[in-house]
Amino acid sequence: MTDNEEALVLLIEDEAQIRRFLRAALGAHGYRLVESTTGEDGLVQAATRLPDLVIVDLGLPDLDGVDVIRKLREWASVPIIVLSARGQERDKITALDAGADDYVSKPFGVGELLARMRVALRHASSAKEPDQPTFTVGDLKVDLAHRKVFTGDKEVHLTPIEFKLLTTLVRYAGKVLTHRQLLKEVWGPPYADQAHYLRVYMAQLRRKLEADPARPRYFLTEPGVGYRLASE
Amino acid sequence: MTDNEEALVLLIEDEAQIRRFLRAALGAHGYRLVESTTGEDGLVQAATRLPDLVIVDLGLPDLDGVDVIRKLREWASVPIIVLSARGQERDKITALDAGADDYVSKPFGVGELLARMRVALRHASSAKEPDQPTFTVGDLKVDLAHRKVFTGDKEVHLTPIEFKLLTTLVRYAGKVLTHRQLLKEVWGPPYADQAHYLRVYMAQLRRKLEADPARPRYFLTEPGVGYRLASE
DNA sequence: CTGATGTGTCAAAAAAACGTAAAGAGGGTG
DNA sequence: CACCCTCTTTACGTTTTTTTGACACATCAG
Repeated sequence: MTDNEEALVLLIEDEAQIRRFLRAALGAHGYRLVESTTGEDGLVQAATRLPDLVIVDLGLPDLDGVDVIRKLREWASVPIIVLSARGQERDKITALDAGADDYVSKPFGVGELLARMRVALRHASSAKEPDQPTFTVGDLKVDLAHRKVFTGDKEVHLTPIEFKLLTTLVRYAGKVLTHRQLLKEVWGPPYADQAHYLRVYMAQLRRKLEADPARPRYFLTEPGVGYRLASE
Repeated sequence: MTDNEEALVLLIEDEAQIRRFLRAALGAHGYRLVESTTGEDGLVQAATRLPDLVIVDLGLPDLDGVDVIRKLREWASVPIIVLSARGQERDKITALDAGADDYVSKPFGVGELLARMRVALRHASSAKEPDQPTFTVGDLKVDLAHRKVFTGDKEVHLTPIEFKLLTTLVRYAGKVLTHRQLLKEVWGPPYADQAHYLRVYMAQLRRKLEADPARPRYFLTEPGVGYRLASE
Protein backbone atom coordinates (compact mmCIF):
# COMPACT_ATOMS: atom_id res chain seq x y z
CA MET A 1 0.00 0.00 0.00
CA THR A 2 2.35 2.71 1.17
CA ASP A 3 5.91 2.68 -0.01
CA ASN A 4 7.43 0.83 2.90
CA GLU A 5 10.00 -0.27 0.42
CA GLU A 6 13.72 -0.17 0.78
CA ALA A 7 13.15 -1.56 4.23
CA LEU A 8 16.19 -3.34 5.60
CA VAL A 9 15.69 -7.08 5.95
CA LEU A 10 17.96 -9.41 7.91
CA LEU A 11 17.94 -12.96 6.62
CA ILE A 12 19.31 -15.65 8.93
CA GLU A 13 19.51 -18.79 6.84
CA ASP A 14 22.19 -21.40 6.31
CA GLU A 15 21.04 -22.92 3.05
CA ALA A 16 22.84 -21.11 0.26
CA GLN A 17 20.17 -21.98 -2.22
CA ILE A 18 17.40 -20.28 -0.31
CA ARG A 19 19.58 -17.28 0.40
CA ARG A 20 20.23 -16.86 -3.29
CA PHE A 21 16.58 -17.25 -4.04
CA LEU A 22 15.48 -14.67 -1.53
CA ARG A 23 18.27 -12.31 -2.43
CA ALA A 24 16.84 -12.12 -5.93
CA ALA A 25 13.22 -11.93 -4.85
CA LEU A 26 13.69 -9.27 -2.20
CA GLY A 27 16.07 -7.27 -4.32
CA ALA A 28 13.55 -7.18 -7.11
CA HIS A 29 11.03 -5.67 -4.73
CA GLY A 30 13.31 -2.94 -3.51
CA TYR A 31 14.25 -4.36 -0.15
CA ARG A 32 17.75 -4.01 1.16
CA LEU A 33 19.15 -7.24 2.50
CA VAL A 34 21.64 -8.34 5.12
CA GLU A 35 22.48 -12.03 5.32
CA SER A 36 23.70 -14.27 8.09
CA THR A 37 24.37 -17.98 7.92
CA THR A 38 24.46 -18.66 11.64
CA GLY A 39 22.37 -17.74 14.64
CA GLU A 40 25.26 -16.12 16.44
CA ASP A 41 26.12 -13.90 13.55
CA GLY A 42 22.47 -13.15 13.01
CA LEU A 43 22.14 -11.79 16.51
CA VAL A 44 25.20 -9.61 16.00
CA GLN A 45 23.88 -8.32 12.71
CA ALA A 46 20.51 -7.58 14.23
CA ALA A 47 22.16 -5.55 16.96
CA THR A 48 24.44 -3.61 14.68
CA ARG A 49 22.35 -3.11 11.57
CA LEU A 50 18.98 -2.66 13.28
CA PRO A 51 16.89 -4.18 10.49
CA ASP A 52 13.22 -3.40 9.94
CA LEU A 53 12.39 -7.07 9.63
CA VAL A 54 14.08 -10.37 10.46
CA ILE A 55 13.55 -13.61 8.60
CA VAL A 56 14.98 -16.57 10.44
CA ASP A 57 15.33 -20.20 9.53
CA LEU A 58 14.57 -22.67 12.28
CA GLY A 59 17.19 -25.19 11.25
CA LEU A 60 20.43 -23.35 11.87
CA PRO A 61 23.79 -25.06 12.38
CA ASP A 62 24.71 -23.49 15.70
CA LEU A 63 21.79 -22.20 17.72
CA ASP A 64 18.22 -23.39 17.58
CA GLY A 65 16.10 -20.88 15.69
CA VAL A 66 13.76 -20.55 18.64
CA ASP A 67 16.66 -19.49 20.81
CA VAL A 68 17.58 -16.88 18.29
CA ILE A 69 14.05 -15.53 18.53
CA ARG A 70 14.14 -15.48 22.32
CA LYS A 71 17.50 -13.74 22.40
CA LEU A 72 16.29 -11.21 19.88
CA ARG A 73 13.13 -10.55 21.82
CA GLU A 74 15.14 -9.72 24.92
CA TRP A 75 15.77 -6.32 23.45
CA ALA A 76 14.27 -5.97 19.99
CA SER A 77 10.69 -5.50 18.90
CA VAL A 78 11.50 -5.88 15.23
CA PRO A 79 9.05 -8.17 13.39
CA ILE A 80 10.30 -11.74 13.03
CA ILE A 81 9.14 -14.16 10.37
CA VAL A 82 10.12 -17.78 10.76
CA LEU A 83 11.00 -19.85 7.77
CA SER A 84 11.09 -23.56 8.34
CA ALA A 85 11.26 -26.94 6.76
CA ARG A 86 9.66 -28.42 9.84
CA GLY A 87 5.96 -28.09 9.45
CA GLN A 88 5.14 -29.66 12.80
CA GLU A 89 2.48 -27.83 14.74
CA ARG A 90 4.54 -28.11 17.90
CA ASP A 91 7.36 -26.15 16.26
CA LYS A 92 5.05 -23.44 15.06
CA ILE A 93 3.51 -22.92 18.45
CA THR A 94 6.88 -22.80 20.15
CA ALA A 95 8.27 -20.30 17.69
CA LEU A 96 5.22 -18.06 17.75
CA ASP A 97 5.08 -18.07 21.52
CA ALA A 98 8.77 -17.35 21.68
CA GLY A 99 8.05 -14.07 19.99
CA ALA A 100 7.90 -14.73 16.27
CA ASP A 101 5.24 -12.83 14.38
CA ASP A 102 4.66 -15.29 11.60
CA TYR A 103 5.64 -18.76 10.51
CA VAL A 104 6.02 -19.84 6.91
CA SER A 105 6.67 -23.47 6.05
CA LYS A 106 8.96 -24.53 3.26
CA PRO A 107 8.38 -24.91 0.48
CA PHE A 108 6.74 -21.51 0.32
CA GLY A 109 5.65 -19.17 -2.44
CA VAL A 110 7.55 -15.94 -2.78
CA GLY A 111 4.32 -14.06 -3.23
CA GLU A 112 2.99 -15.28 0.07
CA LEU A 113 6.22 -14.53 1.87
CA LEU A 114 6.26 -11.03 0.44
CA ALA A 115 2.65 -10.50 1.46
CA ARG A 116 3.40 -11.67 4.99
CA MET A 117 6.41 -9.36 5.04
CA ARG A 118 4.15 -6.47 4.10
CA VAL A 119 1.85 -7.38 6.97
CA ALA A 120 4.76 -7.46 9.40
CA LEU A 121 6.13 -4.14 8.19
CA ARG A 122 2.66 -2.64 8.28
CA HIS A 123 2.46 -3.56 11.95
CA ALA A 124 5.87 -2.16 12.66
CA SER A 125 5.20 1.16 11.03
CA SER A 126 1.86 1.70 12.71
CA ALA A 127 3.28 0.74 16.08
CA LYS A 128 6.15 3.18 16.26
CA GLU A 129 4.60 6.59 16.28
CA PRO A 130 6.38 8.47 18.98
CA ASP A 131 8.78 9.90 16.47
CA GLN A 132 8.05 13.58 16.18
CA PRO A 133 10.66 15.22 14.03
CA THR A 134 10.49 18.81 15.15
CA PHE A 135 13.23 21.40 15.07
CA THR A 136 13.51 24.36 17.39
CA VAL A 137 15.73 27.43 17.75
CA GLY A 138 14.74 30.25 19.98
CA ASP A 139 11.04 30.70 19.43
CA LEU A 140 11.14 29.34 15.91
CA LYS A 141 9.63 25.88 15.71
CA VAL A 142 9.43 23.64 12.63
CA ASP A 143 7.19 20.59 12.73
CA LEU A 144 8.33 18.50 9.79
CA ALA A 145 5.72 15.77 10.20
CA HIS A 146 2.81 18.18 10.09
CA ARG A 147 4.47 20.65 7.80
CA LYS A 148 3.80 23.47 10.21
CA VAL A 149 5.94 26.38 11.30
CA PHE A 150 5.54 28.50 14.41
CA THR A 151 7.08 31.61 15.84
CA GLY A 152 6.32 31.53 19.48
CA ASP A 153 2.87 30.04 19.42
CA LYS A 154 1.56 31.59 16.25
CA GLU A 155 1.45 29.39 13.20
CA VAL A 156 2.95 30.89 10.08
CA HIS A 157 1.96 29.83 6.62
CA LEU A 158 4.74 29.12 4.14
CA THR A 159 4.56 28.52 0.41
CA PRO A 160 6.09 25.33 -0.97
CA ILE A 161 9.37 26.97 -1.92
CA GLU A 162 9.64 28.84 1.32
CA PHE A 163 9.04 25.65 3.24
CA LYS A 164 11.52 23.66 1.22
CA LEU A 165 14.15 26.33 1.67
CA LEU A 166 13.51 26.34 5.37
CA THR A 167 13.72 22.60 5.74
CA THR A 168 16.94 22.49 3.78
CA LEU A 169 18.43 25.02 6.14
CA VAL A 170 17.08 23.03 9.07
CA ARG A 171 18.66 19.88 7.80
CA TYR A 172 22.05 21.54 7.93
CA ALA A 173 21.32 23.80 10.87
CA GLY A 174 24.40 25.58 12.11
CA LYS A 175 26.32 24.88 8.92
CA VAL A 176 26.82 27.27 6.08
CA LEU A 177 25.14 26.36 2.83
CA THR A 178 26.50 27.98 -0.31
CA HIS A 179 24.20 29.68 -2.75
CA ARG A 180 24.69 26.92 -5.25
CA GLN A 181 23.93 24.19 -2.76
CA LEU A 182 20.70 25.83 -1.72
CA LEU A 183 19.59 26.57 -5.24
CA LYS A 184 20.32 23.06 -6.43
CA GLU A 185 18.53 21.60 -3.47
CA VAL A 186 15.43 23.75 -3.57
CA TRP A 187 14.97 24.73 -7.20
CA GLY A 188 16.97 21.96 -8.85
CA PRO A 189 20.40 21.85 -10.51
CA PRO A 190 19.49 24.01 -13.53
CA TYR A 191 18.90 26.97 -11.21
CA ALA A 192 22.28 26.80 -9.52
CA ASP A 193 23.20 30.29 -10.74
CA GLN A 194 19.99 32.17 -10.01
CA ALA A 195 21.29 33.66 -6.80
CA HIS A 196 18.61 36.26 -7.06
CA TYR A 197 15.86 33.82 -6.16
CA LEU A 198 17.64 33.10 -2.96
CA ARG A 199 17.69 36.72 -1.89
CA VAL A 200 14.03 37.14 -2.62
CA TYR A 201 13.01 34.05 -0.69
CA MET A 202 15.43 34.62 2.12
CA ALA A 203 13.88 38.03 2.58
CA GLN A 204 10.48 36.35 2.51
CA LEU A 205 11.43 33.91 5.25
CA ARG A 206 12.90 36.67 7.38
CA ARG A 207 9.85 38.81 6.94
CA LYS A 208 7.62 35.97 8.03
CA LEU A 209 9.73 34.44 10.75
CA GLU A 210 12.10 37.01 12.18
CA ALA A 211 11.02 39.44 14.86
CA ASP A 212 13.16 42.08 13.20
CA PRO A 213 13.76 41.10 9.59
CA ALA A 214 16.48 43.70 9.21
CA ARG A 215 18.41 42.13 12.07
CA PRO A 216 18.06 38.39 11.57
CA ARG A 217 18.53 36.12 14.54
CA TYR A 218 17.99 32.85 12.72
CA PHE A 219 18.60 33.36 9.03
CA LEU A 220 22.17 34.52 8.88
CA THR A 221 24.04 35.73 5.85
CA GLU A 222 27.59 34.65 5.21
CA PRO A 223 28.62 37.32 2.73
CA GLY A 224 30.10 35.99 -0.43
CA VAL A 225 29.37 32.41 0.62
CA GLY A 226 25.80 31.64 1.40
CA TYR A 227 23.41 31.34 4.31
CA ARG A 228 23.26 29.61 7.63
CA LEU A 229 20.48 28.78 10.03
CA ALA A 230 21.43 29.50 13.63
CA SER A 231 21.28 26.51 15.95
CA GLU A 232 21.11 27.08 19.68
CA MET B 1 -0.24 -19.76 27.96
CA THR B 2 -0.31 -16.10 28.85
CA ASP B 3 -3.42 -14.56 30.32
CA ASN B 4 -4.46 -12.66 27.28
CA GLU B 5 -7.60 -14.51 28.03
CA GLU B 6 -11.17 -13.39 28.24
CA ALA B 7 -10.49 -11.47 25.07
CA LEU B 8 -13.60 -11.10 22.93
CA VAL B 9 -13.37 -12.98 19.66
CA LEU B 10 -15.71 -12.51 16.73
CA LEU B 11 -15.99 -15.59 14.54
CA ILE B 12 -17.48 -15.13 11.08
CA GLU B 13 -18.00 -18.63 9.74
CA ASP B 14 -20.89 -20.34 8.02
CA GLU B 15 -19.97 -23.97 8.58
CA ALA B 16 -21.72 -25.11 11.72
CA GLN B 17 -19.21 -27.84 12.30
CA ILE B 18 -16.26 -25.49 12.51
CA ARG B 19 -18.20 -23.09 14.65
CA ARG B 20 -18.96 -25.84 17.12
CA PHE B 21 -15.38 -26.94 17.08
CA LEU B 22 -13.99 -23.48 17.73
CA ARG B 23 -16.64 -22.69 20.29
CA ALA B 24 -15.33 -25.53 22.35
CA ALA B 25 -11.67 -24.81 21.75
CA LEU B 26 -11.85 -21.10 22.45
CA GLY B 27 -14.17 -21.53 25.38
CA ALA B 28 -11.75 -23.97 26.96
CA HIS B 29 -9.05 -21.34 26.75
CA GLY B 30 -11.13 -18.63 28.32
CA TYR B 31 -12.01 -16.57 25.30
CA ARG B 32 -15.41 -15.02 25.00
CA LEU B 33 -16.96 -15.63 21.63
CA VAL B 34 -19.42 -13.90 19.30
CA GLU B 35 -20.54 -15.79 16.23
CA SER B 36 -21.80 -14.69 12.85
CA THR B 37 -22.75 -16.89 9.96
CA THR B 38 -22.75 -14.21 7.26
CA GLY B 39 -20.49 -11.38 6.23
CA GLU B 40 -23.18 -8.78 6.64
CA ASP B 41 -23.98 -9.82 10.15
CA GLY B 42 -20.31 -10.11 10.91
CA LEU B 43 -19.75 -6.48 10.03
CA VAL B 44 -22.64 -5.43 12.20
CA GLN B 45 -21.38 -7.50 15.12
CA ALA B 46 -17.90 -6.05 14.70
CA ALA B 47 -19.30 -2.54 14.88
CA THR B 48 -21.51 -3.15 17.87
CA ARG B 49 -19.49 -5.57 19.97
CA LEU B 50 -16.04 -4.16 19.16
CA PRO B 51 -14.20 -7.47 19.48
CA ASP B 52 -10.50 -7.78 20.29
CA LEU B 53 -9.96 -10.19 17.45
CA VAL B 54 -11.82 -11.25 14.34
CA ILE B 55 -11.60 -14.65 12.73
CA VAL B 56 -13.17 -14.73 9.31
CA ASP B 57 -13.82 -17.52 6.87
CA LEU B 58 -13.14 -16.70 3.26
CA GLY B 59 -15.99 -18.77 1.89
CA LEU B 60 -19.05 -17.00 3.17
CA PRO B 61 -22.49 -17.32 1.65
CA ASP B 62 -23.18 -13.63 1.06
CA LEU B 63 -20.09 -11.46 0.82
CA ASP B 64 -16.63 -12.47 -0.22
CA GLY B 65 -14.42 -12.76 2.82
CA VAL B 66 -11.95 -10.33 1.31
CA ASP B 67 -14.67 -7.71 1.06
CA VAL B 68 -15.49 -8.24 4.70
CA ILE B 69 -11.86 -7.53 5.51
CA ARG B 70 -11.82 -4.39 3.39
CA LYS B 71 -15.03 -3.08 4.91
CA LEU B 72 -13.73 -3.80 8.37
CA ARG B 73 -10.46 -2.06 7.66
CA GLU B 74 -12.26 1.09 6.68
CA TRP B 75 -12.63 1.89 10.31
CA ALA B 76 -11.25 -0.85 12.53
CA SER B 77 -7.71 -1.80 13.39
CA VAL B 78 -8.72 -4.96 15.20
CA PRO B 79 -6.54 -7.98 14.30
CA ILE B 80 -8.05 -10.19 11.61
CA ILE B 81 -7.17 -13.83 11.11
CA VAL B 82 -8.41 -15.49 7.95
CA LEU B 83 -9.55 -19.06 8.00
CA SER B 84 -9.88 -20.67 4.64
CA ALA B 85 -10.34 -23.88 2.79
CA ARG B 86 -8.76 -22.27 -0.22
CA GLY B 87 -5.03 -22.70 0.12
CA GLN B 88 -4.18 -20.90 -3.09
CA GLU B 89 -1.30 -18.48 -2.78
CA ARG B 90 -3.29 -15.89 -4.72
CA ASP B 91 -6.04 -15.93 -2.11
CA LYS B 92 -3.59 -15.54 0.71
CA ILE B 93 -1.89 -12.55 -0.86
CA THR B 94 -5.17 -10.85 -1.62
CA ALA B 95 -6.48 -11.35 1.88
CA LEU B 96 -3.27 -10.24 3.56
CA ASP B 97 -2.98 -7.15 1.40
CA ALA B 98 -6.62 -6.34 2.04
CA GLY B 99 -5.71 -5.93 5.66
CA ALA B 100 -5.74 -9.38 7.24
CA ASP B 101 -3.03 -10.06 9.78
CA ASP B 102 -2.74 -13.80 9.32
CA TYR B 103 -4.03 -16.58 7.14
CA VAL B 104 -4.61 -20.13 8.32
CA SER B 105 -5.55 -22.85 5.86
CA LYS B 106 -8.02 -25.57 6.66
CA PRO B 107 -7.56 -28.12 7.93
CA PHE B 108 -5.69 -26.47 10.76
CA GLY B 109 -4.51 -27.45 14.17
CA VAL B 110 -6.20 -25.78 17.11
CA GLY B 111 -2.86 -25.32 18.76
CA GLU B 112 -1.51 -23.40 15.83
CA LEU B 113 -4.61 -21.26 15.56
CA LEU B 114 -4.45 -20.45 19.25
CA ALA B 115 -0.78 -19.56 18.93
CA ARG B 116 -1.48 -17.26 16.02
CA MET B 117 -4.31 -15.69 17.97
CA ARG B 118 -1.89 -15.00 20.79
CA VAL B 119 0.45 -13.33 18.33
CA ALA B 120 -2.36 -11.18 16.97
CA LEU B 121 -3.55 -10.18 20.43
CA ARG B 122 0.02 -9.49 21.49
CA HIS B 123 0.28 -7.03 18.62
CA ALA B 124 -2.99 -5.39 19.44
CA SER B 125 -2.09 -4.84 23.05
CA SER B 126 1.38 -3.53 22.36
CA ALA B 127 0.08 -1.15 19.76
CA LYS B 128 -1.47 1.62 21.78
CA GLU B 129 -5.18 1.46 21.33
CA PRO B 130 -6.64 4.94 21.24
CA ASP B 131 -8.81 3.48 18.59
CA GLN B 132 -12.11 5.15 18.98
CA PRO B 133 -14.08 4.44 15.89
CA THR B 134 -15.33 8.00 15.83
CA PHE B 135 -13.49 11.16 14.99
CA THR B 136 -14.48 14.68 15.96
CA VAL B 137 -13.33 18.21 15.17
CA GLY B 138 -15.43 21.19 16.03
CA ASP B 139 -18.95 20.16 15.16
CA LEU B 140 -17.87 17.71 12.51
CA LYS B 141 -18.29 14.13 13.62
CA VAL B 142 -17.30 11.01 11.70
CA ASP B 143 -18.48 7.62 12.87
CA LEU B 144 -16.17 5.24 11.03
CA ALA B 145 -17.83 2.10 12.28
CA HIS B 146 -21.30 3.04 11.16
CA ARG B 147 -20.16 4.98 8.15
CA LYS B 148 -22.04 8.08 9.22
CA VAL B 149 -21.12 11.73 9.21
CA PHE B 150 -22.64 14.57 11.18
CA THR B 151 -22.32 18.31 11.33
CA GLY B 152 -23.65 19.34 14.66
CA ASP B 153 -26.44 16.84 15.05
CA LYS B 154 -27.58 16.62 11.46
CA GLU B 155 -26.52 13.56 9.57
CA VAL B 156 -25.01 14.22 6.17
CA HIS B 157 -25.08 11.75 3.33
CA LEU B 158 -21.82 11.14 1.50
CA THR B 159 -21.16 9.19 -1.67
CA PRO B 160 -18.62 6.34 -1.52
CA ILE B 161 -15.76 8.42 -2.86
CA GLU B 162 -16.54 11.35 -0.67
CA PHE B 163 -16.57 9.09 2.35
CA LYS B 164 -13.33 7.40 1.47
CA LEU B 165 -11.66 10.74 0.91
CA LEU B 166 -12.93 11.90 4.25
CA THR B 167 -11.75 8.81 6.11
CA THR B 168 -8.34 9.06 4.53
CA LEU B 169 -8.05 12.60 5.75
CA VAL B 170 -9.30 11.52 9.15
CA ARG B 171 -6.70 8.80 9.37
CA TYR B 172 -3.97 11.40 9.04
CA ALA B 173 -5.82 14.26 10.71
CA GLY B 174 -3.58 17.23 11.25
CA LYS B 175 -1.05 16.10 8.69
CA VAL B 176 -0.81 17.36 5.17
CA LEU B 177 -1.56 14.75 2.57
CA THR B 178 -0.15 15.42 -0.87
CA HIS B 179 -2.34 15.25 -3.91
CA ARG B 180 -0.64 12.07 -5.01
CA GLN B 181 -1.09 10.38 -1.66
CA LEU B 182 -4.78 11.14 -1.59
CA LEU B 183 -5.36 10.13 -5.17
CA LYS B 184 -3.46 6.87 -4.78
CA GLU B 185 -5.31 6.08 -1.59
CA VAL B 186 -8.81 6.96 -2.72
CA TRP B 187 -8.86 6.33 -6.47
CA GLY B 188 -5.88 3.98 -6.75
CA PRO B 189 -2.33 4.41 -8.03
CA PRO B 190 -3.23 4.91 -11.70
CA TYR B 191 -5.03 8.13 -10.81
CA ALA B 192 -2.08 9.67 -9.00
CA ASP B 193 -1.93 12.56 -11.47
CA GLN B 194 -5.61 13.44 -11.73
CA ALA B 195 -5.34 16.32 -9.31
CA HIS B 196 -8.58 17.48 -10.78
CA TYR B 197 -10.73 14.92 -9.10
CA LEU B 198 -9.43 16.08 -5.81
CA ARG B 199 -10.56 19.66 -6.30
CA VAL B 200 -14.00 18.60 -7.36
CA TYR B 201 -14.46 16.25 -4.43
CA MET B 202 -12.87 18.57 -1.95
CA ALA B 203 -15.35 21.22 -3.01
CA GLN B 204 -18.08 18.62 -2.58
CA LEU B 205 -17.01 17.78 0.95
CA ARG B 206 -16.76 21.43 1.88
CA ARG B 207 -20.15 22.19 0.44
CA LYS B 208 -21.67 19.39 2.46
CA LEU B 209 -19.72 19.75 5.67
CA GLU B 210 -18.43 23.29 6.07
CA ALA B 211 -20.59 26.07 7.45
CA ASP B 212 -19.00 28.44 4.97
CA PRO B 213 -17.53 26.44 2.10
CA ALA B 214 -15.59 29.44 0.85
CA ARG B 215 -13.88 29.76 4.24
CA PRO B 216 -13.08 26.20 5.24
CA ARG B 217 -12.52 25.46 8.92
CA TYR B 218 -11.82 21.76 8.56
CA PHE B 219 -10.75 21.02 5.03
CA LEU B 220 -7.69 23.13 4.59
CA THR B 221 -5.77 23.65 1.39
CA GLU B 222 -2.01 23.70 1.33
CA PRO B 223 -1.49 25.30 -2.05
CA GLY B 224 0.97 23.46 -4.20
CA VAL B 225 1.15 20.60 -1.72
CA GLY B 226 -2.14 19.01 -0.83
CA TYR B 227 -4.84 19.07 1.81
CA ARG B 228 -5.09 18.75 5.52
CA LEU B 229 -7.93 17.99 7.88
CA ALA B 230 -7.79 20.26 10.89
CA SER B 231 -7.41 18.43 14.18
CA GLU B 232 -8.58 19.64 17.60
C1' DC C 1 35.35 59.92 -4.53
C1' DT C 2 33.68 56.51 -7.80
C1' DG C 3 32.38 52.41 -9.68
C1' DA C 4 31.82 47.44 -9.09
C1' DT C 5 29.78 43.92 -6.55
C1' DG C 6 26.95 41.56 -3.36
C1' DT C 7 22.91 42.12 -0.79
C1' DG C 8 18.01 43.33 0.74
C1' DT C 9 13.39 45.20 -0.46
C1' DC C 10 9.35 46.02 -3.05
C1' DA C 11 5.84 45.29 -6.29
C1' DA C 12 4.10 44.26 -10.89
C1' DA C 13 3.73 40.58 -14.35
C1' DA C 14 3.37 35.85 -15.41
C1' DA C 15 2.38 31.30 -14.30
C1' DA C 16 0.48 27.83 -11.72
C1' DA C 17 -2.83 26.11 -8.71
C1' DC C 18 -7.43 26.27 -6.96
C1' DG C 19 -12.81 26.46 -6.49
C1' DT C 20 -17.13 26.05 -8.52
C1' DA C 21 -20.82 25.06 -11.43
C1' DA C 22 -22.72 22.43 -14.67
C1' DA C 23 -23.05 19.22 -18.46
C1' DG C 24 -22.33 14.45 -19.99
C1' DA C 25 -21.81 9.35 -19.02
C1' DG C 26 -22.64 5.16 -16.84
C1' DG C 27 -24.91 1.95 -13.81
C1' DG C 28 -28.13 0.30 -11.20
C1' DT C 29 -33.35 -0.08 -9.74
C1' DG C 30 -38.06 0.09 -9.87
C1' DC D 1 -37.39 2.15 -20.27
C1' DA D 2 -37.03 6.04 -17.43
C1' DC D 3 -35.30 7.60 -13.31
C1' DC D 4 -31.99 8.60 -9.83
C1' DC D 5 -27.57 8.72 -8.01
C1' DT D 6 -22.87 9.00 -8.61
C1' DC D 7 -18.72 9.67 -11.04
C1' DT D 8 -16.20 11.90 -14.75
C1' DT D 9 -14.98 15.70 -17.48
C1' DT D 10 -14.97 20.42 -19.12
C1' DA D 11 -14.91 25.27 -18.68
C1' DC D 12 -13.91 29.52 -16.60
C1' DG D 13 -13.13 32.96 -13.00
C1' DT D 14 -10.36 33.59 -8.82
C1' DT D 15 -6.60 33.12 -5.73
C1' DT D 16 -1.97 32.06 -4.59
C1' DT D 17 2.62 31.48 -5.78
C1' DT D 18 6.61 32.19 -8.55
C1' DT D 19 9.25 34.88 -11.45
C1' DT D 20 11.04 39.04 -12.91
C1' DG D 21 12.70 43.75 -12.93
C1' DA D 22 13.79 48.04 -10.69
C1' DC D 23 16.05 50.26 -7.14
C1' DA D 24 18.37 51.34 -2.62
C1' DC D 25 22.04 50.45 0.23
C1' DA D 26 26.34 48.86 1.99
C1' DT D 27 31.11 47.42 1.37
C1' DC D 28 35.35 47.58 -0.67
C1' DA D 29 39.03 48.51 -4.12
C1' DG D 30 41.05 51.53 -6.97
